[in-house]
Amino acid sequence: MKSTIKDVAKKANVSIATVSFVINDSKPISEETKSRVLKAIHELNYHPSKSAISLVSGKTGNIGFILTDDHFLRTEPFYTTIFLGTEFEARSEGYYILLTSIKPDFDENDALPRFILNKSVDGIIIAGKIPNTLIERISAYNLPTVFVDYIPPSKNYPLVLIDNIQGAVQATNHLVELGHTNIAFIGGDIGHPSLAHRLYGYKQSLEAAKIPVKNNLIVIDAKYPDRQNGFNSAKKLFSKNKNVTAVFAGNDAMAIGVLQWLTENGYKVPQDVSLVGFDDVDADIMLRPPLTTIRVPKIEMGVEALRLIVNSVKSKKSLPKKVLVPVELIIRESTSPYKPK
Amino acid sequence: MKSTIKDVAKKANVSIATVSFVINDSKPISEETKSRVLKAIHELNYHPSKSAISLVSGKTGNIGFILTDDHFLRTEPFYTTIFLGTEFEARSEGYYILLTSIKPDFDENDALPRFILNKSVDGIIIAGKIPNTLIERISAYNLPTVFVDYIPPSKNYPLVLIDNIQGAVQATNHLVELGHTNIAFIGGDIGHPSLAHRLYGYKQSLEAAKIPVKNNLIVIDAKYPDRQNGFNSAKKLFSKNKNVTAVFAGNDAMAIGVLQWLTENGYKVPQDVSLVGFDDVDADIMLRPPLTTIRVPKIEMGVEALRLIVNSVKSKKSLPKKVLVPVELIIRESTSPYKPK
DNA sequence: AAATTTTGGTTAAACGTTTAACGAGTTTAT
DNA sequence: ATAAACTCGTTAAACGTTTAACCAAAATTT
Repeated sequence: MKSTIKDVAKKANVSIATVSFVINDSKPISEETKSRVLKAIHELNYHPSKSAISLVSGKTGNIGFILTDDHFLRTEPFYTTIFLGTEFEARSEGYYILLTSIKPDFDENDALPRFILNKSVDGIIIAGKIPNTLIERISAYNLPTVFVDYIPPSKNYPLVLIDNIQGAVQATNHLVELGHTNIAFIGGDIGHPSLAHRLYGYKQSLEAAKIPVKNNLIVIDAKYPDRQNGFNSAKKLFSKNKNVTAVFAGNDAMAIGVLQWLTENGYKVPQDVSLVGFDDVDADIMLRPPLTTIRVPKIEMGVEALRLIVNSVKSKKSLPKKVLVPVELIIRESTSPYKPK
Repeated sequence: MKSTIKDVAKKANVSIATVSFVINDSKPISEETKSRVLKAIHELNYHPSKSAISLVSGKTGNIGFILTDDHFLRTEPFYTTIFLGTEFEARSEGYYILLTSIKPDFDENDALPRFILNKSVDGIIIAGKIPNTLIERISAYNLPTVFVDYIPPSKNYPLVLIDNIQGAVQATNHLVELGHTNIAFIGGDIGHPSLAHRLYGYKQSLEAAKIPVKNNLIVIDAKYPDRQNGFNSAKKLFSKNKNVTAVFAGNDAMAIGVLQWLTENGYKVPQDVSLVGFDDVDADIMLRPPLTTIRVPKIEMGVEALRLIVNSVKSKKSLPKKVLVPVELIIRESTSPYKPK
C-alpha cells in the first residue's frame, strides 16, 4: 500500500541513497537519473516517512506553541490570530505546530507541556504573559524559545514585540491634536510589559505636548485587561473626574468595556468623550461608534515568530534577535475634536 | 545528554526488550526487575523517542484538527473552545493535535492539509461546516475521520453533534410559556444542518403549542451566521413585522446582532422584544441585557470527538458512532412575559 | 601516458524502538 | 522421575530514512 524509499529505488533502478540525494538535493546527481527518480516518486505517490527522518536527524519538525487558557479563549481573538500566522508560515517551512494551553496560574506542581518532556518539538513559541515559574522550568530543557508580545524577566531570548511605545504615542498624539487636554489612560495589568510601555508612550506624548500628567487620570490597578476591567475602570475614573474628555485604553477589550459604561451612563461617544483603543480587533468595527484604535499586525507577528524560531533551531549560535513590529493609527468614529461644554 | 532505552537497560542490568516490556506492560516481568528498571528510567529522566516508536508501530500519535479560517477567528470562540476540549483530552490519551485551518471556499485546486499528504496523523477531526470537495478528497486517503457539529452529506462517519432540535424546542417553548405568539426565527445559513435542525425544533415547538408557523417570521436567507447577519436580519424582519414580540436566533452571534439593531432602533429588550440565542458564548453575560440562551457543552464536545477518533484509530472495524450532546436552557434577562401594548 | 581530480553513484551503519522467536529455570502434572 | 507448562528473560530483525566511506569511470592535469 504505502510506498517507501526502497520502492522508489527499485522502480528507478538506483540505490536508496540516490533517491535520498535527489529528494534532499544533497549530492550532485545527473539530470537523467534525477528525472527517473522523480518520475518514480510521482508514480508511486511517495512521501517520505516523517518518523524515519526524525529518528535519524534528531529533529522532529515540530514547533510547540504555548498560550494560557484565558488568552486562547478571549473574546477578542488576538493571540489566536497570531497563532494563525504562525501556523500559516509553518506550512511553507514544512513544520507542524503543536498547540497547547496552560493555566494562567501555572505553578511548580503543574506538569510541563508534554511536547517538552518528550522532546517532540525542536523549539517553542510562547505568546503573551506567562508565569515566570514556567519560563524557568522550560529553560532547563534548553530548547530554542521565542516569546511573542512579552518580555520575560529572566534570560535573553529572541522576541517578537509590538512597537507599543510608538503606538501609544500615536494614539495620545491623535487625542492631543484634537484639542483634548484631560486625557485619561486605562491600563489594566501594568505587570504586562506591553501595557507598561503603552503607559510610557502615553506619558511621553503628554509631556511632549506640555500637558501635565495627572495620576488620577491613570487607572492601572486591575488584573486582567478585559472588558469587565474596562467597564469597572471607567466607572472609577468618571465618578471622580467629571472633566475627562478623552480616554486612551490599553487595549480594545478594555476600550469596549469603557464604551459600554459610557453608553450606559449617558455619555455620548465621541461628542462627550473621545475614545481610542489598541490592537484593532475584529469587533471594533461593529461597535457604535466604530472604535478608533492602533492596528497591530497580528498575522505578521505570528509569521515573524515562526521565522525566528526556525532560525534558532537551525543555527543555535545566532544572537537572540528582537523584532519590533510597527503599528498604525486607525481613525474611526470614536474620536472627535474637543468641544468645551 | 539525552538517554535512550539502551542506557536504561545498561543501568538496570537487563536487555532493552525488558525495558520495553516494563514500559508498555506488554509482558510479565518480575516485580523486582520492574522496579529496578523503573528506578533507572527515573534516574536517567528517560523518555522514549516518539519517532522511534512511530517508525516501528506505523502510528504517529498525532491527530489532525481541521477548521475553516473564519470559524477559527470568529469573535465568539465556539470552535476554538471545542478544540481546547480536544487538546485537553488528547493530553491524557497521549496524543498530539495538529491544528490547521483551511479557507472556507476550499476547492479542487487548493492543497490538502500537509498532515494528510504526509500521513503524519492517525486520524482527523473536522469541526464545523466544510466544503464537500474537501471531504471527498480527504476520504480518498481513508484515514479515520470524525466530524463535529456538522453532518457530511456523503458517507457514514462518526459524529459529535449538538442536540439542536431539543435545544430549539426548549428555547421556543420558553418563549411560548412566557405568553408570546409572534415568535420569529433568525437562522442565517440554513445549509448548515445545525441551523436547519434549530429551525425544525422551532417549528415543532410552535406546532405543539398550536401556534401557526408564519413564513414571514422566518429569516434564513443570509450566508454566514454572524453578528452582521443578525443585524441585517433584524432590520429586515422588523421593518415588515411590527408585531413581533419575541425572537429566537439560531446562534448567539446572530442574537448579538439582533440585540444591537433593536437597541439602536429604540426597541427595549426584553420589554418590547424577548430574545433568545443558542450556544452560550462568553460574551453573553456582558451584554445588556445578558442573553437568555441554550448552553452547548463545547469543551465536552471536543473531548468526545477525541474519544471517538481514538476509538476508530485503535479499531478500524467499529461502526461509526454518533454522539448527541445534551443542551440546557439558560434563562438570563433578555426574555420576559408577553405584555400586550 | 600516467597521475590526479571530478562526477555520479553504491554499500552499509546508525538512529531508538517493538516484537517474534527462542530458551533456561522453575513449577506442576502424570 | 519425567514430561509438560509456566515464568521471566534475552537475541535479533525490522521499521524508513540519512550519510560517511568507498569506488568505478570519465575528465583533466602533468
